[in-house]
Amino acid sequence: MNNEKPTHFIHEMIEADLKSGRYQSVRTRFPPEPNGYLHIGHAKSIVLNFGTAKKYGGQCNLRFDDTNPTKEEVEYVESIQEDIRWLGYEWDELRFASDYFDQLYAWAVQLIKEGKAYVDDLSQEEIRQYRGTLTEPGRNSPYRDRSVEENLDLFERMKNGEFPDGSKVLRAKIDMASPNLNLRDPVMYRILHARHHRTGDQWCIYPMYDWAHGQSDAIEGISHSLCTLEFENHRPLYEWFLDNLPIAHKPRQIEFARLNLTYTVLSKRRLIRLVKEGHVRGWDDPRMPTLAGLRRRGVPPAAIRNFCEAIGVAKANSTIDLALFEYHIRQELNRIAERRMAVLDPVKVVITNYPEGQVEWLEAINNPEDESAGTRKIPFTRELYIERDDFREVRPNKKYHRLSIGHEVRLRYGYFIKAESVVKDEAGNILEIHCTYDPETRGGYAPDGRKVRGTIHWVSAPHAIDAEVRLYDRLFTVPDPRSEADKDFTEFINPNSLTVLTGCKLEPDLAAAAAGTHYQFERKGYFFLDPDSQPGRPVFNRTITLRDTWSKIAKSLGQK
RNA sequence: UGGGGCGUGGUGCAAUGGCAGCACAGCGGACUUUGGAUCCGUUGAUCUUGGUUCGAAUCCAGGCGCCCCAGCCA
Repeated sequence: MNNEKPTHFIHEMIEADLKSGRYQSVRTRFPPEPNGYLHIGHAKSIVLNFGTAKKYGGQCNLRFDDTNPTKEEVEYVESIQEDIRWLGYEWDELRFASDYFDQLYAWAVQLIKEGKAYVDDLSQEEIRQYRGTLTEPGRNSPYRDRSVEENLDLFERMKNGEFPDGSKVLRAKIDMASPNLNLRDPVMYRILHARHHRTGDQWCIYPMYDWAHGQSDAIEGISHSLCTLEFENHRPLYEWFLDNLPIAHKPRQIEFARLNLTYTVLSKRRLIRLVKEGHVRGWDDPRMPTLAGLRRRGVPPAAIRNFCEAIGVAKANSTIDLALFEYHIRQELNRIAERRMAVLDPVKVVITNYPEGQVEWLEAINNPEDESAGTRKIPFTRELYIERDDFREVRPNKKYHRLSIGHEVRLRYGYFIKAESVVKDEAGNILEIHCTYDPETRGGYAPDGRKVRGTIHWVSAPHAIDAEVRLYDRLFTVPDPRSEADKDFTEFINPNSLTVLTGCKLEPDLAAAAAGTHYQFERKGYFFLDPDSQPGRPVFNRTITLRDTWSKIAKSLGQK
């Protein structure tokens, strides 16, 4: 069970409820509406709900809040399940609010019989006018005092499909003067002649969120119904329904602040626009904060879980620095990623004193953080590729430790080489760098103990595999794309959020790169095979760069 | 101008009347066959005014600021 002390106010409340006997056990639920893909913000709720159940030895259900057939689709109920499992959680029971439509209807009839609900013929516009404003009380609908018999008859005929959409609603009879607008006779049912993805054409009236959620919680025996802050105003209504129904079990709703992330948008409305307007390639575009996007990008689920645990749970609205998420991604990837060498922007190196046609297979470590990952052999030959950026004809400053003419550098797991000359085309572009190597330094060790500060990666030219590599940067150029009221958030989309590199050179071992395996291309970052890959034509997504302290040093030096 | 909620370093979270702490970010250093990882050090905060108290981030009163609510969305 649980020995650690509570980490936040929700767990404190749960422990108090357990101690007082209000509840004997903990049961939570994750209640998505199947009208979009899950994103990192949902992950916070998933980790909270499933994590809380686990911590207290309880259960957690997955319940789809499918009360609005005009917006919901099976595509989403499937993707949501896939994403939750990928994140690392399994629900105790799979439920749907639509499972409870019969019970909800019966309870509504009961409220009508008790004079606590009525059928209203007011139009949507009239209902709004009658509701009053934030500072003025509302007025009773002229239909508020219909007889029980008439209400029963009308409600049944609503159910039977005798009335068109929008012509009538069932409302709870509470208090049109309440300072809490949710209590001003909230709508319980609306008429919607729409086909539901589960119940088909069985219903043409559908329950509203407020009427469905609390009762669904009660039916499932949920002890703690955790939701976001905007539902705090709904809690009195949540409790009113429970108190006015013959329900023994009363769940407790607790609200917490939703996740916000810098340089990211997380509202469904905005996410759907990014997809529908073609700013990204789909819900699983690696730049999207959706779980599907993060998965495709190569973010490990453990990184997301750790991040969600690290940010805490509180009631203050807050925006987490993207850097914290990136920290957890790197921390997990550093632990699990297989190291390989890949040259993204290749330039050829010819080692003039290395025998033509010779191939040496040198040993390289797969993961210095995990000895069990073992080693592999990589081929070394006379012609190699290195990063164009790892060479300067003239050493720019004394902190520059990479290759330059007259200076020595270590080829990772290879030899020390020294640049002697360059071959250029007429435009002055470097075609080849001619180097000499020291045969005594095989494996990268200097028997004479001389120091070489720089170590660069490389691949053997005749063995290299060509690949496409996609580099991603943050999708937005400003920390809060919603911040300026007169500008649409799409105006802040980073035009350089995607860079496609072709002709990248990979070490031959990567021919067998497996989908789902996380790689670190040494010195370049973490990479993950994209499903766009073709046999012999791999496509890699850069999940994230390595931490780059050099760029800071270079910046302070005023160099590129 | 009604009701509900929230204000602690740059960011996020702790401290539950008793030395304001942790993480990320920043800065400095050590080490390094990844300018990675690791290790060490360091800058920096209680919205405000008053009150209670030996003692207040915490309790009380007022003020200020921010968020949510007027869907037949969730």
